[in-house]
Amino acid sequence: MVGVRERARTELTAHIKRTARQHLARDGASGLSLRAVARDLDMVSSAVYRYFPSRDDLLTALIIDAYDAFGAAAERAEAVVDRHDLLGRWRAAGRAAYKWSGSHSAEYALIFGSPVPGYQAPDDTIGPATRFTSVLLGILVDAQRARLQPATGSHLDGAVLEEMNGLRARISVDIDVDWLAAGLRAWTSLIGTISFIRFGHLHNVILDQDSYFEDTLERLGRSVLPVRT
Amino acid sequence: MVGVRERARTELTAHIKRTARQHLARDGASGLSLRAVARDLDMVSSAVYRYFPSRDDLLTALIIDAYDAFGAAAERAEAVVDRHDLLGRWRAAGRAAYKWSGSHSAEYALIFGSPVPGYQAPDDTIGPATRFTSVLLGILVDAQRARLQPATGSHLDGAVLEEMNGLRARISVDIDVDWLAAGLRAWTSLIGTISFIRFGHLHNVILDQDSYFEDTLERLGRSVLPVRT
DNA sequence: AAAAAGCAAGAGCAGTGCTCTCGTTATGAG
DNA sequence: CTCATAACGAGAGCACTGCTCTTGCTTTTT
Repeated sequence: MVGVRERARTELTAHIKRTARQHLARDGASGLSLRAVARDLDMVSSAVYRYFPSRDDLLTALIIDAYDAFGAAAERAEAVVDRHDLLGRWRAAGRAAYKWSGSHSAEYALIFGSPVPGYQAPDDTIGPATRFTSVLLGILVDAQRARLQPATGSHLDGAVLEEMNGLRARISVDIDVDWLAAGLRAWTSLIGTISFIRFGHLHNVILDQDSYFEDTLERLGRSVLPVRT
Repeated sequence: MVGVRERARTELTAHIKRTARQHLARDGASGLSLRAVARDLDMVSSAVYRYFPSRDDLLTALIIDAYDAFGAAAERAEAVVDRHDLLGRWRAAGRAAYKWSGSHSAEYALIFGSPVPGYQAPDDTIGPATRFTSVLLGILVDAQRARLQPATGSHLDGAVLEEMNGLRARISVDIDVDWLAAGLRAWTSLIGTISFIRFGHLHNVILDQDSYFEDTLERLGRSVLPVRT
């Protein structure tokens, strides 16, 4: 039997996070006030501390949720594309990431913006954090299964080759290091482009930013996934 | 004649900024306290307000200085390379950016991290902000003057082509749109890679991050600047 | 020499994160 | 069913923050 107290606890925890997300969207991470959240909920601030031991813990919970939602959005978009259309799957995942970063800009900044100094990401975050990259990894694995060759540039040399071998062993996925390196570069460029746009670094540089992203996404995809011959 | 008061003002302003930079490095942007800075300077907090009308104005001054120092570091490194060694100039600028981001991580996060919501970058920032990109632009212009062809991928299509034409007109630099687009992509990927490393997104992914950056820098350079034949 | 402007200092206000104590209420063992 | 335990909400309080205002003093300007 589920106690009435336990039930209330999970509901209130979710309620607090929901309200905190609204405050986050309006005031940003630095402006997130536990007291203000408590006021919105008609609670006293000390009561919130029963659910989150500190403001940073509340933020951590929001970060985890953000990673999760970000990855889930990409998963949903990528899942409906024909499995053999690798470039289409890349497009879908990239577009989902871009769209999500626009509709959840504060949460995007939370996970891809500047880290808070002195703040050590707890282990709970690494699970949800890999959700998006797993989608990309899936595309690469399928590309390799289709016996394609990665459209990467020159081959890997000593230090980076070792690095990629180590990474492959760590994630224990059966993928060629060339694919892995190409995917890593594409992932970095993808998030880099999205961040540049969302953080305003292309303000007054690129006017139609949606089109620019679409073009970049297409180029990145083609630079990794070879066109079927 | 320069008044004793005016002189004291510029000196104290610099002193405040210097102290604030130390606090920034230790506590980050959100932890930068005007009162704490004042305490370090044996001043009372209200006295600091004579020099910076608000905490955000202090931060803005630090942002401008950071942009300036970041660009200056790249300028210095790039200036000593043989003008005809285009790839070497790209390497020098990129390495300087990477090194600076490591030795001034808090300031790097200030300019390339998440923007503060509700904070509008004043016009004073756009001057120093273009200092780094001007270095890259100089390399591209020289590459074009040497009658090289950009090692870009497919040609630009409608929307992005227009965008690049507009951008070229806005910065009023005589450069081909193909070079411009290739440079923009390289710039985005460069900063994206540095941010990924410095913000910890490659933690447990890439162990020898210096080598990884060096490899990425080389690949980016070769993807833009054609090897001399 | 007098008026104006710049300056440091202090008090004060509203807000913050966080801790502690105090009654109250649900939970679970005997 | 009883009762100790643990979780809970409320409130007071501490040290801190950004920022404003007033008060004397000093430099600059008229």
